[in-house]
Amino acid sequence: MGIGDDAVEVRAHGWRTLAALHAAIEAALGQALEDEAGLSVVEYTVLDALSRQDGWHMRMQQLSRAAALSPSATTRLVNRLEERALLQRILCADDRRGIYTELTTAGERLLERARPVHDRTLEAALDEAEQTPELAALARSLHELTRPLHA
Amino acid sequence: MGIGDDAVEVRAHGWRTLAALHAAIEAALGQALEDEAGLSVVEYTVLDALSRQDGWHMRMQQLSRAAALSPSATTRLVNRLEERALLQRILCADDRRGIYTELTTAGERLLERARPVHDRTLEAALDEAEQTPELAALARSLHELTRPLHA
DNA sequence: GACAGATAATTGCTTGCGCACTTATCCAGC
DNA sequence: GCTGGATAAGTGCGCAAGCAATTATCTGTC
Repeated sequence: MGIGDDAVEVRAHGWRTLAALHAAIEAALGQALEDEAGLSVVEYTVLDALSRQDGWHMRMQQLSRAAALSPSATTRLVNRLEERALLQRILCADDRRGIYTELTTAGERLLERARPVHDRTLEAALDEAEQTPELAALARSLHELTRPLHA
Repeated sequence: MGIGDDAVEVRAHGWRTLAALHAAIEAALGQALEDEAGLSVVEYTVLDALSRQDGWHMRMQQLSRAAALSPSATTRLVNRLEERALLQRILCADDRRGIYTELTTAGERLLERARPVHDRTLEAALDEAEQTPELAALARSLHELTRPLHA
């Protein structure tokens, strides 16, 4: 096995580890958020992304990217959240193709209730990962990512 | 904002980055594998996991864990792969509840064809991530995970 | 100012997933 | 050696996802 093959194997292993850690965190978050706030992970992600816009609107497409979802899935996700009165669609005057979404106060309240659940569960999931041999290194490396600029 | 809130924000940011990188890689792999080998990412993952067992069998449950899938989803995934003659179920004599699976030669051949696609696509996806500001740090940190023992 | 091509969002359709329940088998204690 | 509880896998069902096609709107070119 040459040095090139080695690099291939390292990447493949890194990817498997990444996928495993992702699955573990997502499962933990999904359970907790569903139980305690009636939200799936993507639903929480969307509400959180909206709140992060700090009162400013977000187009469907930005939501798609934030949630890593197809446009059609985003439409239906927004439908569900709108039916639950957690967000509103706002037709945008300057580009009538575009649709903005923003949190309702009910959405903000639910998010306030869900956020501590999310944060606590994420911490627990990462702690657990740090004690799992295959995941520990990657889990720890998350601490060292450069901070987001707005924080 | 106190120091505790800071840690919370760092974790949340790390998780969003992990999720974004995961989504990017999965999308790239899914496209390429589907186009060039007719396999989804989980299907490839299962075949690859089986081949990594080096001729040894794998129980359904191990497959579940390797693919981060529920038992029922694993059953159906194995059904699909068995219908395509890529793997075989083998009833296990010493525990008749358990079912082992192993690659057929057709499965091995398809995997041989798919693996370079996978490896090449993964490399490209990671390269691209390393040039995306939000993802670069995490993508690079994958190189530094401790190597798997059997490699 | 009309037309061609691009872009934003939605809808129809198919597929794969998880949950809850069922079936088959193992094993521990009596 | 039988019975109760645990464990492995499979099934019925509803839901959410992606792809391809559709509709509405914008933009540049003549």
